[in-house]
Amino acid sequence: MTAIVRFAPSPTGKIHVGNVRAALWNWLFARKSGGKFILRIDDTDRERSTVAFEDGIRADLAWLGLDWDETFRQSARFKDYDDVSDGLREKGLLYPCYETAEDLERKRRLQRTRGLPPVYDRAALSLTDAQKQAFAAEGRRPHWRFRLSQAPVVWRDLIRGETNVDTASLSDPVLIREDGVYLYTLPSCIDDIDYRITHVIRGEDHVTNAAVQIEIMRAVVAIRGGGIVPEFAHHSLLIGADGHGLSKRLGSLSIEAMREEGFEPEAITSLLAKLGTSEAVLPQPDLSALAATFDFEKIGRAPARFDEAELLQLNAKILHERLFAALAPRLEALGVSEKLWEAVKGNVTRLADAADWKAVANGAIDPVIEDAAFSVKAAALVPDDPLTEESWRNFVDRVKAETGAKGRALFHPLRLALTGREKGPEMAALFPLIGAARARARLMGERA
RNA sequence: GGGCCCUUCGUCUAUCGGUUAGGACGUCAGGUUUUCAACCUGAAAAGAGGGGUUCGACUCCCCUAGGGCCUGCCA
Repeated sequence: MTAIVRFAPSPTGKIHVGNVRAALWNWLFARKSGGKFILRIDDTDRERSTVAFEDGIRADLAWLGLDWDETFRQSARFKDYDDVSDGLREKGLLYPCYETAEDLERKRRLQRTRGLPPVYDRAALSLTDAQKQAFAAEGRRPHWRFRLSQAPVVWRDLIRGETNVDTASLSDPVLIREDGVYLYTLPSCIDDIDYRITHVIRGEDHVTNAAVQIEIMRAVVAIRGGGIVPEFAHHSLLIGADGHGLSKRLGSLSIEAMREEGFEPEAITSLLAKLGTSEAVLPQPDLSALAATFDFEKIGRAPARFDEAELLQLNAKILHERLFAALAPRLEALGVSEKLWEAVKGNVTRLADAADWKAVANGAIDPVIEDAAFSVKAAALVPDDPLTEESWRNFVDRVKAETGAKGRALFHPLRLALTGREKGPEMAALFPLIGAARARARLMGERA
């Protein structure tokens, strides 16, 4: 079975970790089955959609390594949507409504205060032709609703198992706005049928939508004279480390922001691919290998916590094992040499941290002197350039002999004076990079 | 207000009526590094609460509590 899946962002904002988890799972499933991953841009709302957001989404996906086999914009398919809409009208499944947004809002409030579900009463269904003509004569334009079956829709969800949604408890969905703009529902259904989508993998915020869409898709299949209603897999949503929904702080969780903060794409994909599954989260540079392990059976049904601290730890672990060659362009941009990277990589959590160590190696830093007398003695014992790892051992032995300090009392003050920091990479590797002159100056308490 | 889903170590989860409740990440300890980090080894750590059903419940049922989502002329 080769799957055809799609990721369908709306270019009205940036994509964030939640979106990416869905995108990633679609991609992994497609790759595992040898199928197709389609990037569809849901831009039927020309007012809110921008090319800048669209470009950003493409850039984010590419950065993460999620390549698409095919891509298109819904704005290029209005003719198809019009055709299907006509078919729906002919079947009596799409009907015009003339209530204003305020009318509907008032009705809903009333129903709610009466303890009734705020479901559309289908008043427009009993409008006579004369009444419709009268509205039209007034210059009022209708919005269009799809007529639901009012029967239960049942499907076997690949994650949730048998799922049942009674459309009798749902409002007939508005498919076309008063201004003629298509809401995402109908175009999405038409595209899924026309592009032969086999599986729709998305968040559980869409489960009631799925029932509506299944009914619309059945109608689309009839109008198009062919096609299949895809299978559905609705996963639970991510929640924050605080146990609450992520929706409030989506801005800071945009992929763009994370890239700017220095997260590795591998950290994001490795975490999101396995978070909320029964498998261990491990660094996995190879997305194809990740795809091979994708399995709906391993996905849990409870909301999973996304914790940036966990992501940062994974990011650090990934960097600790990275060879210079794999990061050369980025490290060179930071002015970090291979020798320096190999010396400090075990101590970075973000790539940019390497630039801080570069300053320690050959920039100017303020030394921290705990015991001036000790430091002065040590300064006099710094060997001449060129320094090697052996130089550090010899130096330490001489300081030890001269001052009588040993263990932590010996190393801690030397590290503080030479690097200005409590902790850091192996001094033997750092010492030669700092150099004799700078080492002596720092031990004398001078900024160097 | 109504509907749907969820609740096992700090976190993600395994268990599909009988287990010393397992693993991973994190945490802590020890080792190593004549220091810290990194690294290696080990340890601690869990069935939301209350009722049932059953010889026996983490597992099945009900209630309570907590959480997520939906209930738009948003997606």
